[in-house]
Amino acid sequence: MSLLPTATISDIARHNGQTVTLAGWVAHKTEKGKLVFIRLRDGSGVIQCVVFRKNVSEETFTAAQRLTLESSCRITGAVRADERAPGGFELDVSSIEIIQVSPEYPIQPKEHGVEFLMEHRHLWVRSAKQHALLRIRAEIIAAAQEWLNAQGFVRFDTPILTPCAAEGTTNLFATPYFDLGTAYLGQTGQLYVEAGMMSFGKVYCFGPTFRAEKSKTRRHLTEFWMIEPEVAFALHDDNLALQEQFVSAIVQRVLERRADDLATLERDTKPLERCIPPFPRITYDEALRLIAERYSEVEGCTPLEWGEDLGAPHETLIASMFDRPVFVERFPSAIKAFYMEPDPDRPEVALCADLLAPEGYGEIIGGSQRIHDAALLERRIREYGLNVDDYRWYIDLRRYGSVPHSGFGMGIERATAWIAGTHHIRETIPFPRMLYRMYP
RNA sequence: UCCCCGAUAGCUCAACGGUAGAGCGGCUGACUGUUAAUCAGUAGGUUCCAGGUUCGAAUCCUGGUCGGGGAGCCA
Repeated sequence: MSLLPTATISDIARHNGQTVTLAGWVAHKTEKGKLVFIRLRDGSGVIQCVVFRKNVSEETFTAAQRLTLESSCRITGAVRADERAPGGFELDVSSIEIIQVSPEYPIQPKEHGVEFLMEHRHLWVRSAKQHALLRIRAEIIAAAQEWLNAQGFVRFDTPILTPCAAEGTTNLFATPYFDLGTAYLGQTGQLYVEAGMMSFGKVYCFGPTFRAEKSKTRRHLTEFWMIEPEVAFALHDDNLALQEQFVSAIVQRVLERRADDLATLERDTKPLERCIPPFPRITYDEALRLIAERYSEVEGCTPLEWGEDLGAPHETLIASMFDRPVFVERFPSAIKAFYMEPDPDRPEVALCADLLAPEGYGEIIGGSQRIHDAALLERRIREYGLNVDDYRWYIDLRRYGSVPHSGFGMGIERATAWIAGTHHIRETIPFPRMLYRMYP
């Protein structure tokens, strides 16, 4: 005995004319006298099932009437092409097996407030738009990993519990760790992935990262997923070239494979279709000049002194000047992480770049060439007020066959928000962790 | 942490200091082509909490709680 369906809705066309059993949940129901329409959702798609009183047993018709929104059931019937049906096919029902009748389902097909939806996130993920969004997230993750694998990268998993701050300054989540004191939830796998790079040449890590920053915006989560490639012998320009190929490959794959989901989300795909290398590159200095000329175009945007970091309004302004993602490179070293390689021609700036997504979605990638000289690295650690002993192993990497190398980190949720065209990052992960929400 | 906004039926909201309401959803009934059906009927309230002003507070004031939008920081 099996409860498994004999067909899935996504490839129902192959079963045209056949009798199949589907298994899923009631996404919508309309009764019209001796006729019941059930939209059944099985995870792969939705199909309308039609129950005619005269064509079925009394038990089956009663079962159809008893079904409520989100009730689970198995429905057997004949697949029939029908122009009146959304999707082109519908099921002429012959029998219904109820698994469970759902009591009044909280989420209705109408407007709901943010608080209510977040409180019901465990149910909200069933809704059509959330379903499409999370499927696009899964596609982005698969595309990113498979593209890197095909390029010869090796996945190199890095620890989540770490003994010290990778980048020192930002706030970390702390937790007691037996007799060894305090452990911190990792904010990046980068330092560890550099060790992997020296073993495999091309590696990446992928996993959740944690930032205990009290950020309360549509672009921030306290727990988010990041994919971080690292390449031996790669210089700054190689790094940018890798990033634009990587991002473009992901976008093109989502366009190819998730067109239906993008349509469900009413995403305008034209800006995505333009996302082809080369991406424009401007330096931090050029960015400051552009901001000085045009800051009045964005509310809250002000001119910057050299040495100040770009804020959200500045990123929005810069991104609005280009029709595809744009690199802003060579920031002042003082406002960037300690491990970034100085520009040999201008030591006060770092060989780093942020990739800003178009349409105001902000920074999706941060990356740099890393310092490969042990003495310089140690000096920088001291300058940043960090404890050199904590970084012995990291400095050690520069003592045994050190090579110039580069890498970057892409935030999965921000990339998903941009590609899917979602206003708020909280919808791009199944269960967002935010400053004021940890439930469900 | 700072600035701004909000909290009334299960949900989305209305009620200008004077009897708390609508739509949707639920329930009951009608309907053989519905797409968030339509029509009729019906149930449903500690107006976030505490205090204050007032003859009278959902409404005004004070404090708190919870939430939303934004900033800084970052991906």
